[in-house]
Amino acid sequence: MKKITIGEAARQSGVKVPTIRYYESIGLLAEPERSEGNQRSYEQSHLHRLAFIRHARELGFEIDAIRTLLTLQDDPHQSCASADAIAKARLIEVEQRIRSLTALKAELEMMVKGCGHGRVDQCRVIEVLADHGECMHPQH
Amino acid sequence: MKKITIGEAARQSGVKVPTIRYYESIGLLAEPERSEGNQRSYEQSHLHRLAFIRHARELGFEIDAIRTLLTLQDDPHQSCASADAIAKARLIEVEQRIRSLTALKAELEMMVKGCGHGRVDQCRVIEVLADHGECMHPQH
DNA sequence: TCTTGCACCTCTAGTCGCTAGAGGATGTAG
DNA sequence: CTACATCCTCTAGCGACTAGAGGTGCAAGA
Repeated sequence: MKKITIGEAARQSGVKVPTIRYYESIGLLAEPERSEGNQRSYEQSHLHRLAFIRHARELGFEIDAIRTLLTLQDDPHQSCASADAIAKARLIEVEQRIRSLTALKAELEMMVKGCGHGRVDQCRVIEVLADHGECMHPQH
Repeated sequence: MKKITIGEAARQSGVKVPTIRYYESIGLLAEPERSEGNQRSYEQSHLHRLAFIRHARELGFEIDAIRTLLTLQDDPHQSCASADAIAKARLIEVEQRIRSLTALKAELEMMVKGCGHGRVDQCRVIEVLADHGECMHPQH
Protein backbone atom coordinates (compact mmCIF):
# COMPACT_ATOMS: atom_id res chain seq x y z
CA MET A 1 0.00 0.00 0.00
CA LYS A 2 1.69 3.15 -1.17
CA LYS A 3 0.34 6.24 0.48
CA ILE A 4 -1.65 8.66 -1.61
CA THR A 5 -1.13 12.30 -0.70
CA ILE A 6 -3.90 14.82 -1.01
CA GLY A 7 -2.18 16.32 -4.03
CA GLU A 8 -2.02 12.95 -5.73
CA ALA A 9 -5.66 12.31 -4.87
CA ALA A 10 -6.53 15.67 -6.39
CA ARG A 11 -4.64 14.84 -9.57
CA GLN A 12 -6.25 11.42 -9.92
CA SER A 13 -9.79 12.49 -9.08
CA GLY A 14 -9.87 15.88 -10.67
CA VAL A 15 -11.13 17.39 -7.42
CA LYS A 16 -9.03 20.28 -6.13
CA VAL A 17 -7.05 19.96 -2.93
CA PRO A 18 -9.01 22.54 -0.90
CA THR A 19 -12.25 21.00 -2.15
CA ILE A 20 -11.18 17.57 -0.91
CA ARG A 21 -10.51 19.05 2.51
CA TYR A 22 -13.85 20.81 2.33
CA TYR A 23 -15.65 17.55 1.55
CA GLU A 24 -13.96 15.99 4.56
CA SER A 25 -14.98 18.90 6.76
CA ILE A 26 -18.65 18.52 5.86
CA GLY A 27 -18.53 14.77 6.35
CA LEU A 28 -18.91 13.81 2.71
CA LEU A 29 -15.54 12.10 2.52
CA ALA A 30 -14.26 9.93 5.37
CA GLU A 31 -11.23 11.20 7.26
CA PRO A 32 -8.14 9.38 6.00
CA GLU A 33 -5.23 8.12 8.06
CA ARG A 34 -2.50 10.60 8.78
CA SER A 35 1.23 10.27 8.30
CA GLU A 36 3.59 10.85 11.20
CA GLY A 37 3.86 14.41 10.07
CA ASN A 38 0.05 14.77 10.19
CA GLN A 39 -0.45 14.64 6.45
CA ARG A 40 -3.48 12.94 4.95
CA SER A 41 -2.88 9.53 3.43
CA TYR A 42 -5.63 8.20 1.21
CA GLU A 43 -6.69 4.70 0.16
CA GLN A 44 -8.16 3.60 -3.15
CA SER A 45 -11.61 3.67 -1.55
CA HIS A 46 -11.27 7.39 -1.05
CA LEU A 47 -10.43 7.83 -4.70
CA HIS A 48 -13.54 5.92 -5.74
CA ARG A 49 -15.58 8.08 -3.43
CA LEU A 50 -14.10 11.24 -4.88
CA ALA A 51 -14.77 10.08 -8.42
CA PHE A 52 -18.37 9.36 -7.49
CA ILE A 53 -18.78 12.76 -5.86
CA ARG A 54 -17.17 14.55 -8.75
CA HIS A 55 -19.33 12.88 -11.32
CA ALA A 56 -22.46 13.57 -9.30
CA ARG A 57 -21.47 17.24 -8.88
CA GLU A 58 -20.89 17.50 -12.62
CA LEU A 59 -24.41 16.22 -13.10
CA GLY A 60 -25.54 19.03 -10.84
CA PHE A 61 -26.61 16.99 -7.84
CA GLU A 62 -26.55 18.92 -4.60
CA ILE A 63 -24.28 17.90 -1.76
CA ASP A 64 -27.22 16.62 0.27
CA ALA A 65 -28.44 14.48 -2.62
CA ILE A 66 -24.93 13.10 -3.01
CA ARG A 67 -24.85 12.31 0.68
CA THR A 68 -27.99 10.20 0.22
CA LEU A 69 -26.65 8.54 -2.92
CA LEU A 70 -23.46 7.64 -1.10
CA THR A 71 -25.26 5.98 1.79
CA LEU A 72 -27.32 4.06 -0.75
CA GLN A 73 -24.18 2.90 -2.45
CA ASP A 74 -22.88 1.65 0.87
CA ASP A 75 -25.87 -0.60 1.40
CA PRO A 76 -26.36 -2.39 -1.93
CA HIS A 77 -29.26 -4.51 -0.73
CA GLN A 78 -31.45 -1.52 -0.20
CA SER A 79 -34.13 -0.60 -2.70
CA CYS A 80 -32.91 1.92 -5.21
CA ALA A 81 -36.18 3.82 -5.19
CA SER A 82 -34.58 6.81 -3.49
CA ALA A 83 -31.73 6.93 -5.96
CA ASP A 84 -34.25 6.75 -8.77
CA ALA A 85 -36.31 9.56 -7.22
CA ILE A 86 -33.26 11.79 -6.78
CA ALA A 87 -32.19 11.27 -10.37
CA LYS A 88 -35.71 11.87 -11.68
CA ALA A 89 -36.02 15.07 -9.68
CA ARG A 90 -32.71 16.25 -11.05
CA LEU A 91 -33.81 15.37 -14.58
CA ILE A 92 -36.95 17.48 -14.21
CA GLU A 93 -34.88 20.38 -12.89
CA VAL A 94 -32.51 20.11 -15.85
CA GLU A 95 -35.36 20.00 -18.35
CA GLN A 96 -36.96 23.05 -16.77
CA ARG A 97 -33.64 24.88 -16.80
CA ILE A 98 -33.09 24.09 -20.46
CA ARG A 99 -36.53 25.41 -21.34
CA SER A 100 -35.97 28.65 -19.51
CA LEU A 101 -32.47 29.12 -20.92
CA THR A 102 -33.78 28.52 -24.41
CA ALA A 103 -36.28 31.34 -23.94
CA LEU A 104 -33.51 33.61 -22.67
CA LYS A 105 -31.36 32.67 -25.62
CA ALA A 106 -34.09 33.78 -28.02
CA GLU A 107 -34.47 37.07 -26.22
CA LEU A 108 -30.73 37.70 -26.14
CA GLU A 109 -30.47 36.90 -29.83
CA MET A 110 -33.13 39.47 -30.62
CA MET A 111 -31.29 42.04 -28.57
CA VAL A 112 -27.94 41.39 -30.14
CA LYS A 113 -29.33 41.19 -33.67
CA GLY A 114 -31.25 44.43 -33.20
CA CYS A 115 -28.23 46.36 -32.05
CA GLY A 116 -27.28 48.82 -34.75
CA HIS A 117 -23.83 49.27 -33.26
CA GLY A 118 -24.48 52.94 -33.02
CA ARG A 119 -25.28 55.06 -30.02
CA VAL A 120 -26.89 53.87 -26.84
CA ASP A 121 -30.17 55.66 -27.51
CA GLN A 122 -30.77 53.48 -30.55
CA CYS A 123 -29.56 50.30 -28.94
CA ARG A 124 -31.94 47.39 -28.74
CA VAL A 125 -29.97 45.86 -25.90
CA ILE A 126 -30.57 48.75 -23.53
CA GLU A 127 -34.03 49.37 -24.86
CA VAL A 128 -35.32 45.86 -24.35
CA LEU A 129 -33.88 45.75 -20.87
CA ALA A 130 -35.50 49.03 -19.99
CA ASP A 131 -38.88 48.18 -21.38
CA HIS A 132 -40.01 44.73 -20.56
CA GLY A 133 -43.08 45.21 -22.75
CA GLU A 134 -40.82 44.85 -25.77
CA CYS A 135 -39.63 41.54 -24.51
CA MET A 136 -40.59 38.40 -26.31
CA HIS A 137 -41.48 36.62 -23.12
CA PRO A 138 -43.32 39.05 -20.91
CA GLN A 139 -44.46 36.23 -18.71
CA HIS A 140 -41.11 35.86 -17.03
CA MET B 1 -45.81 63.65 -6.32
CA LYS B 2 -47.23 60.91 -4.19
CA LYS B 3 -44.62 59.10 -2.19
CA ILE B 4 -43.88 55.50 -3.07
CA THR B 5 -42.98 53.32 -0.10
CA ILE B 6 -40.52 50.49 -0.42
CA GLY B 7 -43.36 48.00 -0.15
CA GLU B 8 -45.20 49.69 -3.00
CA ALA B 9 -42.02 49.77 -5.06
CA ALA B 10 -41.58 46.07 -4.41
CA ARG B 11 -45.13 45.35 -5.53
CA GLN B 12 -44.80 47.40 -8.70
CA SER B 13 -41.34 46.19 -9.68
CA GLY B 14 -41.58 42.59 -8.59
CA VAL B 15 -38.33 43.00 -6.67
CA LYS B 16 -38.59 42.03 -3.01
CA VAL B 17 -38.22 44.62 -0.27
CA PRO B 18 -34.97 43.29 1.20
CA THR B 19 -33.56 42.97 -2.29
CA ILE B 20 -34.31 46.62 -3.03
CA ARG B 21 -32.47 47.61 0.13
CA TYR B 22 -29.66 45.30 -0.90
CA TYR B 23 -29.40 46.95 -4.33
CA GLU B 24 -29.19 50.31 -2.61
CA SER B 25 -26.48 49.05 -0.27
CA ILE B 26 -24.29 47.92 -3.15
CA GLY B 27 -24.85 51.16 -5.03
CA LEU B 28 -26.95 49.71 -7.84
CA LEU B 29 -30.00 51.77 -6.97
CA ALA B 30 -29.70 55.43 -5.93
CA GLU B 31 -30.63 56.29 -2.36
CA PRO B 32 -34.13 57.73 -2.31
CA GLU B 33 -35.40 60.62 -0.21
CA ARG B 34 -36.57 59.77 3.28
CA SER B 35 -39.79 60.67 5.03
CA GLU B 36 -39.74 62.50 8.37
CA GLY B 37 -39.84 59.13 10.04
CA ASN B 38 -36.79 57.97 8.04
CA GLN B 39 -38.71 55.79 5.63
CA ARG B 40 -37.64 55.50 2.00
CA SER B 41 -39.71 57.42 -0.52
CA TYR B 42 -39.20 56.50 -4.16
CA GLU B 43 -39.72 58.35 -7.43
CA GLN B 44 -40.81 56.92 -10.76
CA SER B 45 -37.19 56.94 -11.89
CA HIS B 46 -36.39 54.41 -9.19
CA LEU B 47 -39.16 52.16 -10.44
CA HIS B 48 -37.77 52.29 -13.98
CA ARG B 49 -34.37 51.42 -12.63
CA LEU B 50 -35.75 48.51 -10.67
CA ALA B 51 -37.60 47.19 -13.70
CA PHE B 52 -34.42 47.39 -15.74
CA ILE B 53 -32.44 45.61 -13.07
CA ARG B 54 -35.05 42.93 -12.62
CA HIS B 55 -35.28 42.22 -16.32
CA ALA B 56 -31.52 42.06 -16.63
CA ARG B 57 -31.28 39.71 -13.65
CA GLU B 58 -33.92 37.47 -15.20
CA LEU B 59 -31.76 37.32 -18.29
CA GLY B 60 -28.94 36.16 -16.05
CA PHE B 61 -26.72 39.23 -16.26
CA GLU B 62 -24.42 39.62 -13.29
CA ILE B 63 -24.67 42.60 -11.00
CA ASP B 64 -21.44 44.06 -12.38
CA ALA B 65 -22.68 43.75 -15.94
CA ILE B 66 -25.90 45.47 -14.93
CA ARG B 67 -23.89 48.23 -13.33
CA THR B 68 -22.18 48.82 -16.67
CA LEU B 69 -25.43 48.63 -18.60
CA LEU B 70 -26.99 51.18 -16.26
CA THR B 71 -24.18 53.68 -16.70
CA LEU B 72 -24.52 53.20 -20.45
CA GLN B 73 -28.20 53.90 -20.24
CA ASP B 74 -27.44 57.11 -18.37
CA ASP B 75 -25.28 58.40 -21.18
CA PRO B 76 -27.27 57.78 -24.37
CA HIS B 77 -24.75 59.42 -26.67
CA GLN B 78 -22.13 56.87 -25.90
CA SER B 79 -21.43 54.03 -28.29
CA CYS B 80 -23.36 50.94 -27.44
CA ALA B 81 -20.46 48.66 -28.25
CA SER B 82 -20.05 47.72 -24.58
CA ALA B 83 -23.72 46.88 -24.20
CA ASP B 84 -23.49 44.80 -27.31
CA ALA B 85 -20.41 43.02 -26.02
CA ILE B 86 -22.02 42.28 -22.66
CA ALA B 87 -25.14 40.87 -24.29
CA LYS B 88 -23.09 38.80 -26.74
CA ALA B 89 -20.97 37.39 -23.92
CA ARG B 90 -24.11 36.48 -22.03
CA LEU B 91 -25.55 34.85 -25.14
CA ILE B 92 -22.47 32.70 -25.54
CA GLU B 93 -22.65 31.69 -21.89
CA VAL B 94 -26.28 30.73 -22.26
CA GLU B 95 -25.62 28.71 -25.39
CA GLN B 96 -22.77 26.90 -23.67
CA ARG B 97 -24.93 26.22 -20.65
CA ILE B 98 -27.73 24.82 -22.81
CA ARG B 99 -25.30 22.51 -24.57
CA SER B 100 -23.91 21.20 -21.32
CA LEU B 101 -27.34 20.78 -19.74
CA THR B 102 -28.52 18.90 -22.80
CA ALA B 103 -25.66 16.46 -22.39
CA LEU B 104 -26.52 16.05 -18.71
CA LYS B 105 -30.15 15.49 -19.59
CA ALA B 106 -29.20 12.64 -21.89
CA GLU B 107 -27.05 11.07 -19.21
CA LEU B 108 -29.74 11.42 -16.56
CA GLU B 109 -32.31 9.90 -18.89
CA MET B 110 -30.09 6.89 -19.43
CA MET B 111 -29.67 6.49 -15.72
CA VAL B 112 -33.35 6.75 -14.94
CA LYS B 113 -34.39 4.51 -17.82
CA GLY B 114 -31.82 1.89 -16.86
CA CYS B 115 -32.99 1.73 -13.27
CA GLY B 116 -34.73 -1.59 -12.77
CA HIS B 117 -36.38 -0.32 -9.60
CA GLY B 118 -34.86 -3.17 -7.73
CA ARG B 119 -31.94 -3.21 -5.35
CA VAL B 120 -29.10 -0.76 -5.28
CA ASP B 121 -26.56 -3.22 -6.59
CA GLN B 122 -28.41 -3.45 -9.88
CA CYS B 123 -29.16 0.23 -10.10
CA ARG B 124 -27.91 2.13 -13.11
CA VAL B 125 -28.14 5.40 -11.25
CA ILE B 126 -25.60 4.46 -8.63
CA GLU B 127 -23.54 2.46 -11.09
CA VAL B 128 -23.12 5.22 -13.62
CA LEU B 129 -22.21 7.68 -10.91
CA ALA B 130 -19.63 5.32 -9.51
CA ASP B 131 -18.05 4.45 -12.81
CA HIS B 132 -17.53 7.37 -15.06
CA GLY B 133 -16.34 5.06 -17.80
CA GLU B 134 -19.94 3.99 -18.31
CA CYS B 135 -20.94 7.52 -18.83
CA MET B 136 -22.05 8.69 -22.23
CA HIS B 137 -19.94 11.79 -22.07
CA PRO B 138 -16.62 10.86 -20.53
CA GLN B 139 -15.17 14.14 -21.72
CA HIS B 140 -16.81 16.13 -18.97
C1' DT C 1 24.32 17.84 6.44
C1' DC C 2 22.20 21.64 4.88
C1' DT C 3 19.22 24.11 2.27
C1' DT C 4 15.96 24.97 -1.23
C1' DG C 5 11.45 24.80 -2.49
C1' DC C 6 7.24 22.57 -3.12
C1' DA C 7 3.48 20.40 -0.94
C1' DC C 8 1.19 20.06 3.05
C1' DC C 9 -1.24 21.78 7.53
C1' DT C 10 -5.07 24.81 10.04
C1' DC C 11 -7.76 28.70 10.30
C1' DT C 12 -10.36 32.61 8.91
C1' DA C 13 -12.61 35.30 5.67
C1' DG C 14 -14.35 36.17 1.11
C1' DT C 15 -17.23 35.07 -3.10
C1' DC C 16 -22.37 35.93 -5.25
C1' DG C 17 -26.93 37.42 -4.74
C1' DC C 18 -29.63 37.41 -1.96
C1' DT C 19 -32.68 35.73 2.45
C1' DA C 20 -33.95 35.33 7.38
C1' DG C 21 -34.45 37.01 11.74
C1' DA C 22 -33.90 40.05 15.87
C1' DG C 23 -35.32 44.06 17.96
C1' DG C 24 -37.22 48.30 17.53
C1' DA C 25 -39.68 52.63 15.18
C1' DT C 26 -43.38 54.48 12.21
C1' DG C 27 -47.70 54.98 10.01
C1' DT C 28 -52.59 54.08 9.38
C1' DA C 29 -57.33 52.33 10.17
C1' DG C 30 -60.94 51.63 13.27
C1' DC D 1 -55.90 54.92 21.57
C1' DT D 2 -54.88 50.75 20.27
C1' DA D 3 -53.93 47.30 17.08
C1' DC D 4 -51.38 45.95 13.39
C1' DA D 5 -48.97 46.22 9.12
C1' DT D 6 -45.07 48.12 7.44
C1' DC D 7 -40.93 50.17 7.93
C1' DC D 8 -35.99 50.72 9.94
C1' DT D 9 -30.97 48.82 10.91
C1' DC D 10 -28.03 45.26 11.82
C1' DT D 11 -26.07 40.73 11.79
C1' DA D 12 -25.82 36.17 10.26
C1' DG D 13 -26.81 32.49 7.07
C1' DC D 14 -27.25 29.97 2.51
C1' DG D 15 -24.38 26.65 -1.04
C1' DA D 16 -20.24 25.19 -2.60
C1' DC D 17 -16.49 26.39 -2.70
C1' DT D 18 -11.98 29.70 -3.10
C1' DA D 19 -8.20 32.64 -1.40
C1' DG D 20 -4.85 33.84 1.68
C1' DA D 21 -2.08 34.03 5.98
C1' DG D 22 1.13 31.88 8.65
C1' DG D 23 3.31 27.85 9.66
C1' DT D 24 5.20 22.58 9.11
C1' DG D 25 6.82 18.33 6.46
C1' DC D 26 9.51 16.17 3.21
C1' DA D 27 12.42 14.86 -0.71
C1' DA D 28 16.29 15.99 -3.59
C1' DG D 29 20.40 18.36 -4.89
C1' DA D 30 25.00 20.77 -3.38
